[in-house]
Amino acid sequence: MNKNERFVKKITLKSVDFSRWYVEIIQKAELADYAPVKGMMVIRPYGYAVWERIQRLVDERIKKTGHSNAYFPLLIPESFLQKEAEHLEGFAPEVAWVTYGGKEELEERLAIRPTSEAIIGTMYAKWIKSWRDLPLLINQWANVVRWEKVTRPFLRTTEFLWQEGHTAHESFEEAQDETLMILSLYKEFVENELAIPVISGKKSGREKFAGALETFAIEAMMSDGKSLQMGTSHNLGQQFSKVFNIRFEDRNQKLQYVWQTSWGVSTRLIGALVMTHGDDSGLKFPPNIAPVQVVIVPISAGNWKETVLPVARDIEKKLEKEGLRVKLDEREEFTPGWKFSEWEMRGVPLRVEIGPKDIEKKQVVVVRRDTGKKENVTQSSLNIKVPEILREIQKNMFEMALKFQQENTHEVKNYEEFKAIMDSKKGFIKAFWCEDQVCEEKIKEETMATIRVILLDQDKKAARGKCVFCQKPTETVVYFGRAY
RNA sequence: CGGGGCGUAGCGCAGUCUGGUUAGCGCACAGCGUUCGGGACGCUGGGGUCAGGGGUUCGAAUCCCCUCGCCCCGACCA
Repeated sequence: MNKNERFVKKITLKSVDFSRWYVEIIQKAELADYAPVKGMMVIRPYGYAVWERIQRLVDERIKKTGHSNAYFPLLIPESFLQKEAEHLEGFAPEVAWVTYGGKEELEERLAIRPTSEAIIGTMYAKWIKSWRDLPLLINQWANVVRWEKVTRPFLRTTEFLWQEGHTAHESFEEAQDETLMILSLYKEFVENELAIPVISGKKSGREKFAGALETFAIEAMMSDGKSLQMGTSHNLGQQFSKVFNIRFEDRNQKLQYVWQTSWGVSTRLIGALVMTHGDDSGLKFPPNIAPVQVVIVPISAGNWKETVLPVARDIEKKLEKEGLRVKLDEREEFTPGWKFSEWEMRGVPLRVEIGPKDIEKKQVVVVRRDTGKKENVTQSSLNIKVPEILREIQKNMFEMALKFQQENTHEVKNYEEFKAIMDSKKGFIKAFWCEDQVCEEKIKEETMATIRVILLDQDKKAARGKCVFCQKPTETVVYFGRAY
C-alpha cells in the first residue's frame, strides 16, 4: 500500500499507541468484546471462526501423530491439586474455587481447572497397568480458568480456550522425543499456517512450567518488538506419576512409574495473529487461517442488480468450487468504498471488485491486502489465478514477518550493548549465558528482559563464548526479550 | 496487588471547577429519496436509571463517602 494512503480511519495508529491500537482493532473487527466479568471476554463469531480454523489445523496434526481426543472434567478436588507440591505452588495464586453447590457448602472445595495434569494423572493411574497400555496419547480441547490480575483480550484472559495434550510413556527418552516432536509440530503449524516465524528452545528454570522437568516453547516477536509465548511442550518426567501413582509393569516384569508429557496452544494465538500481521488499517490474516479468504464487492452503480450482481454471484460459486472461503458483500446500504475499508480492517487477504466496466471487459479488479496492489484478472482465469495469489500472500506474509524478526534480533558481546539495545530498539537479543539464575535475575531487574528460550544443540552452531552478564565461559546460547 | 488516569446514548466527546429550563454535539442506528470504481448526501426519527450505591441540599451529571469497571506504568503469569 502507498505509505501516504490510509483508507481505514478512526482507529488509533499502531505506531502511536500499540496497545490501544490492539484493543480497538479487536473490537472494531468484531473478534471479541468485553464481558461483564472482569478479565473475561466474548469471542464473537468472526473471532471464533479464526479459532475454529486453528482448531481444525492443529487437530488434524495431533491426530496424524497418533493422539486421540477425550474430555476431562472442569472441576478438580483440592486434594488432587495438592498432590504435586511445586505444581500447586505455581498455580495457587490463580486458581478459582467452587465452594458451594446450590445452598450447601462443599466439604472439599473444587478447583476450576487452571490446567488438567491433576485430574488426568488420577485417571491415568486407573487406566495404565502394563507397558502394553503405553504410550497413552490423549489430547483435549477445553477451557481453563486462571485468576489473572492483568488481563488483555486473547493475550491473557481469566478464561481461555486451548488444547492440552497429556501423554504417558515407558521411558524418559520416549517422553523427551514426544515433547520435542510436539514442539516442532507447533513450530511447523504456526509458521506455515499462521505465517508467524518463531524461535524455539528450552525454558530456563524460572520460566518453566510448575512441576515439569523441562519446558520447551515457541516464541514469536510481535511487531512492537515484544516477545509472545505461542505454545509450550513439557517433559513432566516422573514427578506427576509418582504422586498420582501411575505405574506399569515393564517389559521385564518390573513395576515402574510412567514418564509423562503435556503441551498446549491457546486462543492467545489469535492475539499473536493480530499483533504480528496487523497494520494501521487493521487486521491482516494469512489466507490459510482467514475466515474469509476472498471478499467480492460489486460496484453498485446504475442497474447493477441486473448487470453486475449475477456475474458476481457466478464468480462466488466458481471460487467456492475451488474450496475457497468466499463472501459476496451485496449489501445495499453501504457504498463500495466503505466496504473496501471494512473488509480491509477485518483482514480479508484478497478483494475482488466487479463493476460495469469490468462486465464489459469480462474481467475483475483484484486487490491484495498484504501489498495493496491492484491487478486486472479475466473472469475466465479466476479459478486458477485467485488460489495462486492466495498462496503468494501466505508466503509473502511469512517472509515479511521473518524479515522483521531478523532485523530486530541483535547479537551482543557485552552487557553495555545489551542494555543499549533493550533501551532503544527492543526485539530479541541473542547472547551467551552461563546458566546461573543469578545472572538471569539481575538482567531482568535492570532491563526487564527475560530469557525467552535456550537454544537447543541442533539449532546452534558449536561455539564457545562468555556470559553476557558475568563473562564466565559457556556454550549456552539464549534469546532474551521483553515478554507479554 | 501498588502508582496514575478515566467512567455522560452503541462509539467519540462537551457540560462537572462555580448545583438550578426538557442533558447536548459528531459518528453510528431506523424510514424515505437521490447516490455508488477508496469510509456519499438530504429530510425525518428513535435511543440516556449521567458506571452503581449511599449522603449533603428546596434542587445533584455537577459537592462528599463507598463500591465496581476500563486504560497506562510497575510486581506475578499461557
